Amino acid sequence: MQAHTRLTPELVDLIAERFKALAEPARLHILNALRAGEKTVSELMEETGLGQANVSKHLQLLHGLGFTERRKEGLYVYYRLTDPTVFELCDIVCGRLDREARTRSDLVSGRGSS
Amino acid sequence: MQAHTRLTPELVDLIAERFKALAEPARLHILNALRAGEKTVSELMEETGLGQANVSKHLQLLHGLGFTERRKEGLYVYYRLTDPTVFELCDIVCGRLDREARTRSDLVSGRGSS
DNA sequence: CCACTATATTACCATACAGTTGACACTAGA
DNA sequence: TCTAGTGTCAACTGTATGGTAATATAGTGG
Repeated sequence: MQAHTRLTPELVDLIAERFKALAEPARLHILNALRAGEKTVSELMEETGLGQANVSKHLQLLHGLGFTERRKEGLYVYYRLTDPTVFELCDIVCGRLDREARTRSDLVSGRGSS
Repeated sequence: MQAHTRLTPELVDLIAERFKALAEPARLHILNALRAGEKTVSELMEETGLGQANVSKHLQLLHGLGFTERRKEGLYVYYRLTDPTVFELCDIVCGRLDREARTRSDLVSGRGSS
């Protein structure tokens, strides 16, 4: 049995902090881009269409929370994911969204309870 | 293989919306309180220490996203969870936090707890 | 040294939102 | 009816933060 059944206020704050980092489309795009492997800031700018300062700021936040690691090589800074469990979270949410969509289309097509 | 490997901008927005709902300690407290079973707004106020209008507002948001269902009985409104997958998300985050904490204490002490 | 590039940081603005207050709706009972 | 209890809604306030522009920092080559 897990030890986190007891949710202390401090733990709740930590969890919320993590979720908040993922609650931003721009950061999800960045993380998703990093899924393929390490990338430079410039590459992330191009893939996400975000401004340079913006990407850098999001990366600082993600890095501060331990989502990424850094490697500097010449002028470039390569970011990579430290923990791909992020996508497990997305998978669960996607599964839920998918189920909701099915339920809704069932309602539309008459298969749901009125 | 899942179909969500392709993350469209719309899907990213939906995911972010879900995460944002969970990115608030007050809402996590409410959800955690509902884990034990359906509760009235008053009970949730007492368990969380939040004001009435505040609890109500959070419940509207959670309900709007499909996290809860409602049942009215006399003066009281009972809320209950529709989908406990929420806690799978928390579990994953907690696991990560736990691993990070271990790593950090390892760094401090050289290996185990000092 | 200077010029150029890649990234980080700072300052600022606009928006979003958590929390509160007060008003209102609804229900149960006297 | 009136009164008390419960929940929702609307408006307001303070704070947090995403985006951007300007500037700073670091590396590279001339």
